[in-house]
Amino acid sequence: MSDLLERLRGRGWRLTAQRRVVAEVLDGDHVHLTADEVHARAVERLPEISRATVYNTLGELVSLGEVLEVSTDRRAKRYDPNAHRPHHHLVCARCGAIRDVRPSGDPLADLPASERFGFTVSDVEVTYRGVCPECATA
Amino acid sequence: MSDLLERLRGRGWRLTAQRRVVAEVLDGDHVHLTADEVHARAVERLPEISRATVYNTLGELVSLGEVLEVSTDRRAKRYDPNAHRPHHHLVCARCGAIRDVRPSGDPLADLPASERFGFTVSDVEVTYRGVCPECATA
DNA sequence: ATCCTACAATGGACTTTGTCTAAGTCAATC
DNA sequence: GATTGACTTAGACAAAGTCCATTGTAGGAT
Repeated sequence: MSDLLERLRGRGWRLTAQRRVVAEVLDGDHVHLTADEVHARAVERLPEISRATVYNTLGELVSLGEVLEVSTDRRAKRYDPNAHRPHHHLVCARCGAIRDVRPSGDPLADLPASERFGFTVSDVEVTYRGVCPECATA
Repeated sequence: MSDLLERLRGRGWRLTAQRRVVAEVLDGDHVHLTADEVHARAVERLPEISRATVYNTLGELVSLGEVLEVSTDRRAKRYDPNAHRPHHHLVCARCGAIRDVRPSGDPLADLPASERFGFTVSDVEVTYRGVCPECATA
């Protein structure tokens, strides 16, 4: 994760304790925390960090392309630090668990020109839904 | 749309003026209104209809499988009456316009067993993002 | 090492979206 | 046309997120 911080500093990011903590909390694979969860974990390390700062920092990380926003359900947005490896998501319809997945094939190529309505299509987001092993046995 | 009302009555739906108006407002192709927009249009025809009723009715239509919920952005959910023709969505990143699209190929088949993590995968939702012709020229 | 200042953080009010409840109303059946 | 349980209503409430005026501070300048 320190390479992330280095990269951000290179882009003129001012490195504060709050931003460092938010970046650290987001480190890892298959991590998909809500803003509130990020805040809760950040508070453990830096008790005075405010919600607004967490929202601001997450927003900046998203603008910088370092973190992805994922809205799999209609509840809170989730933040996915795995922005540099293209992937999609598999969501459990019961418990909400999320896994990163990498389908074969390119969904972008599957959208013929006749179905593009003149749009310049730049991105595609695929969400698979199902039931995870834990929820299936329970 | 009257066939929809008939179908619903067949399922024991009590047909009220409010429900009829909500169903009528949702009629059409490439229709993706938010609950508030549905309410605003319903009020034009039935001034005393309440927000709660619109939410309730939309929720019921979704449970009955007659209408789809779409959350393309992190703002309000949108309601798509085109539930009986499987399709995905193309969203303008600038103005938020939504079109229904039908890609070739089956994204479900593109998720190999090794990427399913033991999930029973039942559904897939694809959102294409880009810029619509109007926003591109503007 | 200290100072400066533009940028960042804070906390609380506010907005948006949606849910819940208690009381009143009415569609469908008899 | 009376009954009844499902439906509707208005408004309070809740969750997620934004905004803003104030206070604090990182990092360059001295």
